[in-house]
Amino acid sequence: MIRLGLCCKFNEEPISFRTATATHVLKLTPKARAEKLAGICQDNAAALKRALDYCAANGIGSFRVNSQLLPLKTHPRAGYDLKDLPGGPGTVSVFKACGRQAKALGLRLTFHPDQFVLLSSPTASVTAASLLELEYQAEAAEWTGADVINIHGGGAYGDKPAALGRLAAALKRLSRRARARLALENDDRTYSPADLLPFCREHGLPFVYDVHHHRCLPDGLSVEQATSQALATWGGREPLFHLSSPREGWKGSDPRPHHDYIDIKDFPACWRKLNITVEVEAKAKETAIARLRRELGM
DNA sequence: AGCGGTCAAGTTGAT
DNA sequence: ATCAACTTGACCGCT
Repeated sequence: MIRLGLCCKFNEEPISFRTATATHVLKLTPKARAEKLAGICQDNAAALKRALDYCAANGIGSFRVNSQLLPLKTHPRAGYDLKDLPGGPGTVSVFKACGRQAKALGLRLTFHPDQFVLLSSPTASVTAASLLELEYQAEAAEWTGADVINIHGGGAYGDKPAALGRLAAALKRLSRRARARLALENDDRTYSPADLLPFCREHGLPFVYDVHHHRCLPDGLSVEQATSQALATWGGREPLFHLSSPREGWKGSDPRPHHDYIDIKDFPACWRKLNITVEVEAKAKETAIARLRRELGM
């Protein structure tokens, strides 16, 4: 029973999430700024509801929520609390309704904070900003019933064990609701599955296995070995994996950029019979998932 | 409506 | 030194 996951946005279906730039909103009067942000948050809550309906109707079992759901939420100067914005409490109610709706539809929701969220950084201000961002996403995850907040290991800074030590220390600063949702994913530059699996086992964190990243940054583990070890980190929970195909093929100059679609040959044979969520990182979004479903015979 | 410049944030490695 | 890549190009002011 494989659950396919859509990441953040749509290709053809007219459902979109809005955002805002700090430069712009900081030029507005406080009132105009609050109204602008309130309107975006409200629209995004409505878009999330429509996204869930679409997924449920089209055989998509999971949806990754964009980090800009509440744009600029943790910005040092433009940041805000949704409940303080005009209509904010109503928008919170819509997010909570999304959570009930997802549960009723059997949909899984996830979050994936962006590249600036780093718990291994030697720079205290970077860690502090990252913790703040994780707490924001944890609150939104609680509203919407998302069970995963997935981040990468971050940089190595020339000393990977030391960086992982800082990550371990930062974990202790997370709230219960953020810590309970946190997961770590291998990346295509620095942290391989072999780097993160022991850390995840030691700290009781689930490991999000990205097979495309693993193929870009091999570590001696086979796909089968990494899969098996990743599964074991999820306890009784449904494991979360990532899949994509290289834009210009595996023989291209850079295999990292993602293709519009998934080449079925990139789907690991050993995943076929598993009870897992596979987030599909393909530029063609729901169109790519529709094609993949057909090719998997789903 | 369409276009070009711009956008909060970190780190890495290719050029 | 610059730049693209990273889960996602979208926003904004101008014409």
